[in-house]
Amino acid sequence: MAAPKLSDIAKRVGVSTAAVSLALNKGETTRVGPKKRAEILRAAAEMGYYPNELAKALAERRTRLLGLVVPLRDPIFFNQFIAQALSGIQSTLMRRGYNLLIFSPSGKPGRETRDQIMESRFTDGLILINTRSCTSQDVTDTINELKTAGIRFSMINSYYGRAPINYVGVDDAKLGEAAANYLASKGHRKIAFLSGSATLPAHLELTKGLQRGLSKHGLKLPSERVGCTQYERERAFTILDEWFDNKRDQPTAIFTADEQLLLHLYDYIEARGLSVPEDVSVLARGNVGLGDRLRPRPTSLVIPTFRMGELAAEMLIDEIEKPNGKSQRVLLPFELAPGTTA
Amino acid sequence: MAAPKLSDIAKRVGVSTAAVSLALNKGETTRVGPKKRAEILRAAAEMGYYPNELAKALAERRTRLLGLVVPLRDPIFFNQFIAQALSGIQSTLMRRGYNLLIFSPSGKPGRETRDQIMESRFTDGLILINTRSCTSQDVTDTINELKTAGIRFSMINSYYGRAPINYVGVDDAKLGEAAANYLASKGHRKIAFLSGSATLPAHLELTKGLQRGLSKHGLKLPSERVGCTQYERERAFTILDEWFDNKRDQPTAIFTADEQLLLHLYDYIEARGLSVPEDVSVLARGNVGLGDRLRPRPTSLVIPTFRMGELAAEMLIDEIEKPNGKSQRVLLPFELAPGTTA
DNA sequence: TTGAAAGCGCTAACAC
DNA sequence: GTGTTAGCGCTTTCAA
Repeated sequence: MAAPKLSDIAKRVGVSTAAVSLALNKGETTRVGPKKRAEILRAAAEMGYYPNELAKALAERRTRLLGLVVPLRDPIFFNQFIAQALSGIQSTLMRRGYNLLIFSPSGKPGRETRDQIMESRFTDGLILINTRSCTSQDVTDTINELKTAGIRFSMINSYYGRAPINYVGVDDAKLGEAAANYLASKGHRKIAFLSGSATLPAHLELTKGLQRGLSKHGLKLPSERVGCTQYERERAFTILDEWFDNKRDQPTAIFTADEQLLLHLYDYIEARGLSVPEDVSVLARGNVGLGDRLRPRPTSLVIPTFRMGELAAEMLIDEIEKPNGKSQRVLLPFELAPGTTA
Repeated sequence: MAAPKLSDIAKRVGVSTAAVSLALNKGETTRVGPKKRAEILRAAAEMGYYPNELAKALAERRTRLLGLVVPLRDPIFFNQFIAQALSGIQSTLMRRGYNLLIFSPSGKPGRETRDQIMESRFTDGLILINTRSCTSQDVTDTINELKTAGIRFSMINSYYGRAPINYVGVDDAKLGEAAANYLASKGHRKIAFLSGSATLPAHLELTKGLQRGLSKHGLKLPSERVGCTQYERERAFTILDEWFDNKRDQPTAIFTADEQLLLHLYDYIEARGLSVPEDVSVLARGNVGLGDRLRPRPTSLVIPTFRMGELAAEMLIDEIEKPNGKSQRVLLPFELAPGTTA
């Protein structure tokens, strides 16, 4: 018994498929007489009719599906940042009646975004979350590709350019400055910056901000005190060893650029038996959901990741539903979350 | 400039749409002559042609989309168990060329599954992950609904019935027995069980197993030593207070039924200033990715959640692609992961 | 080898 | 008001 379709109902009741479609979908329209409608509804229920969303979507030229693009090799679901953003996205999608399509990475390195663009004929638009593996070049390339393909999208994080796109992020230069300010006002003179990679957009912004902030306190950020771990634990340990073996120039405070780096730092602190903040102060960027479970509780400049997802989805759906609107670039405020480490 | 379609290419090259479809999709078939094919391919590339997956899907009656159903009110992306399973699912989907559709919860309580079944006309099949909020009744109801709707699916976790469905889980009775065995052999006589809710399928299985295991050591699991927190922190604290205020009958070991309960227990232990395992031993079920970040590191009976997701997806896709196959019920082995708490 | 044509199941424009 | 019809963009027989 194949699934009943619109025309089956039509045949049974003795009306046109159009009438059935109308009766079923356009609630209180006048297009169908009340008793004909009742008959149709009853038949549909009896036959256990469910619409074929696919056919519907093809005819309406819209799927109410948004695609998620995460240019990242790692499994995306373990990343707290992404988890937060996804929750925010979901909250909007739920409210507006959309669903989320998660593309499986193609496996062919570099081609992911392109492939996902192709698949996107299945979706009404794309949400892009930039992660620590996106260079500034990657990001602008992607933007161009999407623009020329005429695909609607909305981007989260790590784009500091000026192209007119839907974007939600934070002002990382400002965040860096705030970090410098905070630590310097606490009396720290030797402040180190633990980062991922010097080529990351966020790294550049944060560094800029740190320098600006420090210079207001008559301080500097010498390159020996900027450590790029490439997100490798080993490398992080090497860098930290260098900092802490050098008794004379040992930093008294460390600012970490993201969650992963903070975890490595915690591991190091535990391994070396340091006390925080006695031996060294720690200030972290990000790490939203993590703060609760870490001991000691990190002092952080928290990024509103959930809200970012929520907003990005909102902006995208707005653009889809009323194509006249302008694209927006939104920078959300960050917040100091007190912990015991700085 | 609307997106070019098959017929645009056909018109331009001067062939039928069928020829274009063949040339583009059926690689080395003999249906199209080599130079005609070359021409078609070139034209397609020049015009920047991407197929409309929607139309394709409608014609082929398959989307290569799998839907995810999580009957849970909470944001699903924060649940480590689900995150693990999702990663496993993704790994299979990637290998087999499918994508994942995440339904947004409808908001109407109780209707979620039904709604998602309707939406499922968009997908080739459904993956269901049962969580701690699923009663045994919920699960069987869902199974029946899906069966009568003729929807293919594959279920993860918490179904201990015998219906012939694709299912991946662990033998929780056996796990409970193993827990009892482990703790009893370490000399514990007063073993308590911290669980979520007495109505959960897993609770029943675990209890059964614990009792079986304990009785082999001449021990019992009195009802005072089974605590159901309803996953509320307050309630957990009340129960634990009762256990620890009663000096005479204080448990020397606690077995926790899942990750969330373990976290509450850790909070309690910290708040009350207990030492583990000196004051009390802790053995946890599950908590795969969490173990690394918790201090002290929990001793756990680890469930292969990633593998569960991987397998569930595999089984579902197999059934979709060769409908003759039988459905399978797979119970995966759990493993003792040593920590410092028991 | 190739082209024409009939769907896939639904919506929406257009007659009646 | 109600029914008819022409698509949506692609795949796949079936003739030629």
